[in-house]
This record gives sequence, structure tokens and C-alpha cells, in this order.
Amino acid sequence: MQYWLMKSEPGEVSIDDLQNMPEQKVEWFGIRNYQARNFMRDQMKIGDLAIFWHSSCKEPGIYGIVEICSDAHPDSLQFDPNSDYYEPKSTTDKAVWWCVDVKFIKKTRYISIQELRTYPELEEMRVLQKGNRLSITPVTDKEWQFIGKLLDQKIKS
DNA sequence: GCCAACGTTGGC
DNA sequence: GCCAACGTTGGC
Repeated sequence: MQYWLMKSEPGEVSIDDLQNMPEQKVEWFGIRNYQARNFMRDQMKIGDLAIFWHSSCKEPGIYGIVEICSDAHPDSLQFDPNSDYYEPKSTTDKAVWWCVDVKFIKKTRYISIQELRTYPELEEMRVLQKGNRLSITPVTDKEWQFIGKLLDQKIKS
């Protein structure tokens, strides 16, 4: 069992959007970065849990928890010539881009990136590293447990 | 909207 | 296969 952090632009799919999807599931489409693809294709397992992060927005940070609910499969948008995510090199036999499906587990309180930076326990978290642009990163057991405790707190004083 | 830090592309 | 130029990400 492995933990992850997955960034989504709320303008594309927010935590509320996910909650309102049929079966509260969504294909994690549009990842066009090899490292992130490899995490989904090679390492993610059904049942893995992930932090749902809003990025490229006014208030970036943690908004919820989701679960990986499918094996890796080709990203469907790469075959659509009208999509921004179209990939001319992909064929149905040989897809370049792979992804998993993700299921809503719960909304959490918002934890801002500034708050996360205040905890020494999290100073090595991938998402907090300078220059990090990866939209999918592994989260260690320790980081996950610590964040779990933060989420149980009503409000941070 | 700026820009640092990456990632990708393509000429050589 | 090097590397300059260009493109993208995403916090600020």
C-alpha cells in the first residue's frame, strides 16, 4: 500500500466536481509528463490512497482524500483529435499516455501550502520542494500519518 | 502576470 | 548525444 499526492487544477476537476461525478469517480486524464505517467502505470495499485491537491489556483493545498480505483489504462483523451490532450503518436495498440481512475473518499479541511511549510515533519515532502512541478508525487508513510493527525484537528491555532 | 525550475525539442 | 532555445508548471 502506497500513498500519493495528486494535483488537479480546480478549474478542470475540483474536489467538489469529483464528489458530484457519477459514482464519484474520474479518469485522471491529461497527464503529459513521463515521470507522473510512470507512477500511475507502474506503481499505483488499486486501493492506494492519495491526497487531493488543488494547484494553479488562488489557494493551493490539500482539499481531500481519494482512492485509486482502477488499474492503469490508456488516457482516453490522447485519441481525440479535438482535445488539447491529443497525442498523434498514440495508437489504440500502442498508447503513449496512461492513467488510473480515482474515487472520492472524503473532503478534508483545507490545509494551505504555507501551513504545511510550518511543520518540520514535512520539510522533505516532495510537493514542498523548491522547483517541484510534478503533478503526482509519492507520500511517505510518516508524512501520511502526520497529515492524518493534522486533519483530525478541527482548526490549527 | 512574473519568473524559477524543469522538461522537451531539434539542429548539429 | 550535446546543448541552446523554447515551452510548461505552478507558487507567489
